[in-house]
Amino acid sequence: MAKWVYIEDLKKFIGEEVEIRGWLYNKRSSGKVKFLILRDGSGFVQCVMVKGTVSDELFASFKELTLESSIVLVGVVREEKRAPGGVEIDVKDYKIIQKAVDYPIPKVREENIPDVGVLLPKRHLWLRSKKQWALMRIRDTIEKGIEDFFHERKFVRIDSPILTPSACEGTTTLFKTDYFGEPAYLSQSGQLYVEAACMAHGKVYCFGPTFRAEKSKTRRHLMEFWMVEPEIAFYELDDIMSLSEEFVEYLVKRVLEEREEELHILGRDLKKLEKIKRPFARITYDEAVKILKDKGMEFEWGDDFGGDEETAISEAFETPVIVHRYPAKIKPFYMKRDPENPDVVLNMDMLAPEGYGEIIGGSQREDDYDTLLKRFEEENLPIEDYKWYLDLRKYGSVPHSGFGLGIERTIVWISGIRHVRESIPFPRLLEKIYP
RNA sequence: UCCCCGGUAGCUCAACCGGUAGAGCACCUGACUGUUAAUCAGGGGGUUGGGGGUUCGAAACCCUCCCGGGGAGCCA
Repeated sequence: MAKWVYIEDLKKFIGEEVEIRGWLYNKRSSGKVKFLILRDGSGFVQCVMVKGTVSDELFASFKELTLESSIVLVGVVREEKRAPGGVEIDVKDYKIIQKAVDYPIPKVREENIPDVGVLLPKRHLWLRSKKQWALMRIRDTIEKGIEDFFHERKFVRIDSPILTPSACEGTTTLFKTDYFGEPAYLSQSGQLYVEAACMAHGKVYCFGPTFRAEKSKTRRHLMEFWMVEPEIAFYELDDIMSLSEEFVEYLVKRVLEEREEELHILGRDLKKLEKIKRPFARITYDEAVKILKDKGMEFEWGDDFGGDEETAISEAFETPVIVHRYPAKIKPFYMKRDPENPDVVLNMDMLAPEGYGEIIGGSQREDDYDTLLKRFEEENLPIEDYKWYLDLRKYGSVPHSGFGLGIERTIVWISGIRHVRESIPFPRLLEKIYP
């Protein structure tokens, strides 16, 4: 009985007979030599079958093999310099578990991969293709990297609720549900809850899905996306700017270390990622506006940056760039005003290089009860809903700060892909929830 | 909510001024003892998104509806 092994471990079994359990990814033939490319989830391997080395019956059955049929194959592992993974398998025998007929995503060349309108409804099958396989593994590494980064620094993970009684950001983009006759909303951010938790644990973070019913149909938007939000008591703006730099540098390094093959499959320029080292560029909003004006772009102080502006700013740097101290008018109520200039707040956005746009938004929070109450009144927010949040400023309030990193946009940037919908297993897009 | 682009073979796209539908890939058949997006030869495959209109003649022009994509606003 041959031992069942995974393709990623084949190098340890050179010269041995092994069993591979997987699917037929591709096949090629050259007369008396047949090639089967198998995938088993852990990788891809080419299996070779030469006429005369297997039974004529098995050799002839090659032409019956269809793409994505499930298969159990037995063969001998051989070192092969010509093979991408360094090993090949000489086929002894194989058995079809289930024959796939007319697999809906055809084997295609680069220049005519189907349109997303064709691929998205087949997302459950599209996940099997090489690039999507690579992307999900990069996502996995980033998610593990997030957990490791914070736990290595003694943070406590606090899971924020998904069903919430009120909005954190604007109210136009909430998914409304019925909660025993009362309205409840799917969470847009765990921030308010981690603010409470950091007063209990000091250093905390939450990591989970967030939901925004924005009518946005662009390659940067998902209705459901994952966000990691650290929040730290006694941290001020400079402290979270430093933490965010350390964090992003760490995630890029992890992906470079653990997913080089996957980045290669995606055709990512590794040199660009290797430049992601601290210190990152740090500029004020004022300085960012100057960059735009120097480039001849029309921009009014007080406006928020759009996609074009973000791209123009990030193009000026090879590392990510932090822009801090935005006009208070365009930022939410919980951000603390800069004591040295009340027109701006102590916030920070991090823009990824190469025009990939904003990946982090964070701030020092308003920690003074009276000031925060005044802000609630100015914004016409329902104080009843936020009584608990105001309590945090009544019972041992301290300076505290945090930020949120959207992991899909981070994956898009690190992987060098174009669209967020490929960065999540089953994307929820505007008016699209299948499969 | 608004703006722009598109819909032709299973997929990606052609089709000149409006003249009667074509290629690559996929698929099927055959050839090939080292292919890496294999290659070579042959074959099948179309109510040109729906409806209406203009015209001797519409994939093309006009109206309308449907579907898809991108972007603005908003944001991660």
